[in-house]
Amino acid sequence: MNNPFAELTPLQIHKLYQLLGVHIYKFHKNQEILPTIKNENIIAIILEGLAQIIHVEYNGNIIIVEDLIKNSIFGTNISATSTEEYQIIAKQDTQVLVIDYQKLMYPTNLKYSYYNIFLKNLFEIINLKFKEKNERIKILEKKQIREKLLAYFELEHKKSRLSYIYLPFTFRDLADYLAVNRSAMFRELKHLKDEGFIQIHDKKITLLYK
Amino acid sequence: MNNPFAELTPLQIHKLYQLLGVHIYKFHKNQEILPTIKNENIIAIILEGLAQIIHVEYNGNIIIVEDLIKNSIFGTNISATSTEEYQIIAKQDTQVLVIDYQKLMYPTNLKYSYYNIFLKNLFEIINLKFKEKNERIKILEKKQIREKLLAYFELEHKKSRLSYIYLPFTFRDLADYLAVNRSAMFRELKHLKDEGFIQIHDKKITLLYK
DNA sequence: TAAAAAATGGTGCAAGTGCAACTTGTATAA
DNA sequence: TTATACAAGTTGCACTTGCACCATTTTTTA
Repeated sequence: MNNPFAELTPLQIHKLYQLLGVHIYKFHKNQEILPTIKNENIIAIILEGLAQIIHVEYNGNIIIVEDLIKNSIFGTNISATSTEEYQIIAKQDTQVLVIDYQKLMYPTNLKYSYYNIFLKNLFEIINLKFKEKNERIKILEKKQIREKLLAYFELEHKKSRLSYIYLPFTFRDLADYLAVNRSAMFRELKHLKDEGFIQIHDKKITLLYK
Repeated sequence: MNNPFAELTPLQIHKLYQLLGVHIYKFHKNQEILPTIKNENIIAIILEGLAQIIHVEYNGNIIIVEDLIKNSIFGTNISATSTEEYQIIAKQDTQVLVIDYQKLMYPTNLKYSYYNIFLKNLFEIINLKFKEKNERIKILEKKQIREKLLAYFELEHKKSRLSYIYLPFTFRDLADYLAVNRSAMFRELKHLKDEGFIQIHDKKITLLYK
């Protein structure tokens, strides 16, 4: 369940668009998405294409904060993109649906069943994202790299019940996710390896203590 | 807007309770809330009283993660409380409404207007909490205490548009919020003071660069 | 296919941080 | 009121980390 339009017919979606006065914008590959309305209170949905929320650090380093695929939602509240250091870049030709948050919350909307279905869908998606944010906070709260790594392992282990983890991204991405220096993270991984806690083969990390 | 029952009559609330098959639990002061259902997927609302989500660290230190007042919502997705290290403690005699998440998401609920109103209310509250989480993540992502402090100042400044910040909690709490060691944070605050960036009088921090 | 870019793996060093320990001040409770 | 607990403020020290820089391998792009 990650489709905000689940359980809605094309006709209902059309009516929903009208009710909420949505706008659809098109962007070319590598174009910045929605730079002009950064400070407005909106919720947006990727209708077609791919995009990335990136963070440009003062030294020019670029961090990928989130990948946006079809049906991904983002916006002022949902992603901390309301500042200059964050950009959303289309990775392909991309269509974005933009909803004004005030209009979305307009009380009389409740009369329309398609609106209620839509809001329930959004609710579920946001809840899921909320859980992910909480997981990350729990990791970021740890003060040391070793603790962060172990917290990450613990989390993945709890999800999969397996004693190994296939990294769904690169080690560099992992370092960004844990918000630590990449080489320092490698050093700590090596220590964990040397101390017999883990094994590493490419992107497979085996937890020997589980 | 932080009342999940806004725009609902007592009769509608009663019907809502029946529809969702809610349970109401009562807890005494200092009693742990919901220890038995920690691993179930629920959303809960404080109907009366006060409570705190606390984090018990392995060394016995206790960190207050969140204060829960009347109408606060919490739960499996909404607060990372699904593990042993987290507890919710009643600070007064407290009544808690518990909703099974599956039941909350049951599709036929959509037939009932009071349900749709309720879900819209929840949606708004969660969105607000989401924003707060994102703000915190943005701070926790910074690698150094100085950066975290400046990010925190920046955020508060953007909210209030003032060149000073009244801490809404103790310096100890601030250190927990930034997830850094308290004395190390003090050291850094002193450096910022010595370098003329800020002034500190009790809980008032003046930003001299704004 | 060749060239460029990015990921992986590693090291030395300086700077930053956590931690323990202590003092002083200020609420809170007996 | 006194005792107790907690917050504020400080310091030395050991350990951790970020950073710059390197070599090598893998992936992507032209």
